[in-house]
Amino acid sequence: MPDTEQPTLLIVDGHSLAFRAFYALPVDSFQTRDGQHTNAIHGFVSMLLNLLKNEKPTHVAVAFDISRFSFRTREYPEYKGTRGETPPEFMGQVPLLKDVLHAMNIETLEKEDFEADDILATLSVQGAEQGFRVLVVSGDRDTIQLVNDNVTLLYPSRQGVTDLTRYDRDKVFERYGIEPHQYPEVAALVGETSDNLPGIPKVGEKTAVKWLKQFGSLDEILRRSDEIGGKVGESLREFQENAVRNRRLNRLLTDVELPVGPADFTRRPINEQAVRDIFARLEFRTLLDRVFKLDGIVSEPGATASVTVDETAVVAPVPSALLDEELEAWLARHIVAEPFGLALSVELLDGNPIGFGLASSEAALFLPWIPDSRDYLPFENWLASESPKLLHGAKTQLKAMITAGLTVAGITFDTSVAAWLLKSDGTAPSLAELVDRELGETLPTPDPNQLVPADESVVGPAIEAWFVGRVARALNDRLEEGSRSVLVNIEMPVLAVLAQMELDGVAVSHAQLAELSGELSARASDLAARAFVIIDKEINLGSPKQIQEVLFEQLGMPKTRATKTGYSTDAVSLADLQASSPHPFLDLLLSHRDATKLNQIVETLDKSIAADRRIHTTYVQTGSSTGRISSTDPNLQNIPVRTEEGRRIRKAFMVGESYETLLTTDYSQIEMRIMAHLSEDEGLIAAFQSGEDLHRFVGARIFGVEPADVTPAMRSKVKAMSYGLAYGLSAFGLSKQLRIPRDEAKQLMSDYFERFGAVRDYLRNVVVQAREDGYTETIFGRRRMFPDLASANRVLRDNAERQALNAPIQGTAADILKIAMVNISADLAERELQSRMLLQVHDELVFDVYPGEWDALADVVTTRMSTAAELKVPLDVQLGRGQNWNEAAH
DNA sequence: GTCGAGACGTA
DNA sequence: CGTACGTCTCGACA
Repeated sequence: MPDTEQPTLLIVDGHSLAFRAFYALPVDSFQTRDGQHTNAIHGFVSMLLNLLKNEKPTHVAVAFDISRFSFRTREYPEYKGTRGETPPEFMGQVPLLKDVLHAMNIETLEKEDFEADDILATLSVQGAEQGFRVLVVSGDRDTIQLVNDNVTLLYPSRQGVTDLTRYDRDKVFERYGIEPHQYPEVAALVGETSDNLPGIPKVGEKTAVKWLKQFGSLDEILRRSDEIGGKVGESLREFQENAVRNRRLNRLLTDVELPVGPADFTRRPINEQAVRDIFARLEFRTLLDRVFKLDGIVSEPGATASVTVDETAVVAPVPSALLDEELEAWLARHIVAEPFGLALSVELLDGNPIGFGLASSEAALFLPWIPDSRDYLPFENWLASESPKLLHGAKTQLKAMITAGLTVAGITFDTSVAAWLLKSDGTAPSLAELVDRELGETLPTPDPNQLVPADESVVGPAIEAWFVGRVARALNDRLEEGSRSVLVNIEMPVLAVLAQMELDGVAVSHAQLAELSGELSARASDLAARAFVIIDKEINLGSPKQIQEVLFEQLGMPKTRATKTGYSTDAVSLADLQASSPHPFLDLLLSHRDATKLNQIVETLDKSIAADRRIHTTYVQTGSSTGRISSTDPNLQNIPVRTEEGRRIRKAFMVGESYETLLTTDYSQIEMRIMAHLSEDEGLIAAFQSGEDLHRFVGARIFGVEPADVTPAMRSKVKAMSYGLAYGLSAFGLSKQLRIPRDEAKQLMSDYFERFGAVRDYLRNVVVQAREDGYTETIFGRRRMFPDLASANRVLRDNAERQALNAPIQGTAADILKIAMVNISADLAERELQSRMLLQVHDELVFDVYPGEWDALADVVTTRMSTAAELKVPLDVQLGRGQNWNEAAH
């Protein structure tokens, strides 16, 4: 331990750290009711509190820039000239941050014509002279030059501001291979784009360091530049003025005249009322607790009794490692003490468990995992029991445990899924984000630069589990009844089903894909060659920019729809062009796109076939804002089906070895059925109850003819209209899609609503209700928030309205299929069938059917899917059977 | 290397 | 000026 008698001076570059915090934290998540953004302030204060707690400085100050102009910009006007406009959301956060610091009685400094870094440089020199241990916190690399035996730089990592890397002399040397004071010379040679200081072209960090070691200093390098050969040598001689200028500008001033010095920055107790006021204004609740708690620590013992907080509640327990009877006793004791559940965190290495962390509210355990060891039987029994378990990102860990041969049950809470349900904007927050947001603390993370493995008591699965448990309890308190029911009855059960589906995978024929790929790439190059002949040059057909050049300049074709960067060359635009000004190049281009796109899909799939000859996708349970599941690596939910060519890809998805056949099943028109249910429209309900083809039935009503007399043209118009409804389609959009006049589209819509008025009423009401509540709900209680419904921005608001209108429909459909999956899976287990669920594509499921189980599986699937929800219309389920996915489609 | 745009596959 | 996704390529930027 360092000499505790030595005073510690902490000096922070306020502007650069606030800016880092701004980019590290999502703007939208930190906003007060009156619209003030606070993410930079929150991140900065959180970082500062960590520093105060961990470093226990005796003296603290924060320096700010006054403006972006300084003596450096006078000397070199282009300095920092590449920096864009300050984001509007950042505006106003710095003054508020200063208010926070003043309320906390922390000194702030700024000086006209100087940058904050110069103030830091000056203070660090004064501090070191006066016997302080100095900690400089800055996001500007130039401050590396300040490091010496008494001065340490804390530099934020790429990700955020909570994770600071310590740069002392050794660390600088390890990272750059030079002494800290030499860093500006390296920077001068390399240049600094973010400051708009170009360096010597062709010279990077490696070269600069090499030269510096060889010649000793920048001056020497420049003086003896003729000794350096090759292109770099030439470059150096040509651009040496850059290096000279850069060195002049990146030297930090250590003699700025300041009215105060290190001794004036003594830590003082916070101004309690001022802190309460400003934090209330910023709506920081958890940070307020942290400030008070910290102040209790910093102040004299007993001196601030009024603000003491129960310290024991947030001090991480020291993990212990137990075996056999001791482990059993620990589990028994804590299972009883924690009816909500024990938190579990599985440490993985290449997808295999290597250790487990286990935690209650106040104790944590670490179990290093050795396969086939019998030391942890009580733990294994607990895993296999229904005793509730809390995890973050359970599916990955569950898969690893199953793969390792463990039986796992009772996963009742996943903090990632729960947090997603609460915000539901299509992204699941990381554990670190949740710890910050829900607890106002910082999840300890191992320093990736550290050579010695981190201490188990500080980081690792045990501590992680302890945080998971606390986050789980915090999130659980925030779940209202509907969301909790979705979590408990839908999401947690389906999580386990998805894990097994991923592990099982689907059989895919490499031979078929390889053959298809060969054909497609041959066709693509043939098409490309022919296209090049026509336009008399070779271009990259995959480059929209080069296509535009050919179409609109070389061939002088009429301009298409405008895009941000020019004119559209998408399939619709090209088809329009072909109609108005036919040209053989257009067809070739479209066919070439077709072939390359298909080939690209084929190759990606082929590459993802695993050693077991199956493709194992990953279902992202938290991947959408409506409740749907998404699929990645590879995405198996967008395998082509519409074209004959595309269906050849589906033919490569085959029944698994030792299985009899594939079974596919899907809901027909589930979204329209949900709309009928929700709107209670009598006409639509009658349509579904009649058993008649939906679009034919609806078309008959709208056009006033018998169902048998509905022409294909009428039917397709009605179909587009019906589907468009659930998406918030406008008359304009309808006319564009159907290529009919606006008036006709308008007429079609009003005829439609004339007959199915309750649908319009329902859709209107969804939006009205959502505006009132701020959210929409599925029939199972899944919520989606819509802050933009109140936006003053027309585009944002209109988008939000269409999303709000669609969310209950798409979301309910997602709920229904998930429920069906859970019930089917339970039935398969109960009836001890060996058939298995493989794929989910939003309204479709695909199974491997075990020999002899077709009838049983068909029964389970049909029953469970058609009864997954009780609607006012029947849920129609279709089945298909075949040796491959295409054949099994119906 | 990373990122946005454009394009396109699915329900 | 129709919802929900994921992936690829290009080309600009670092």
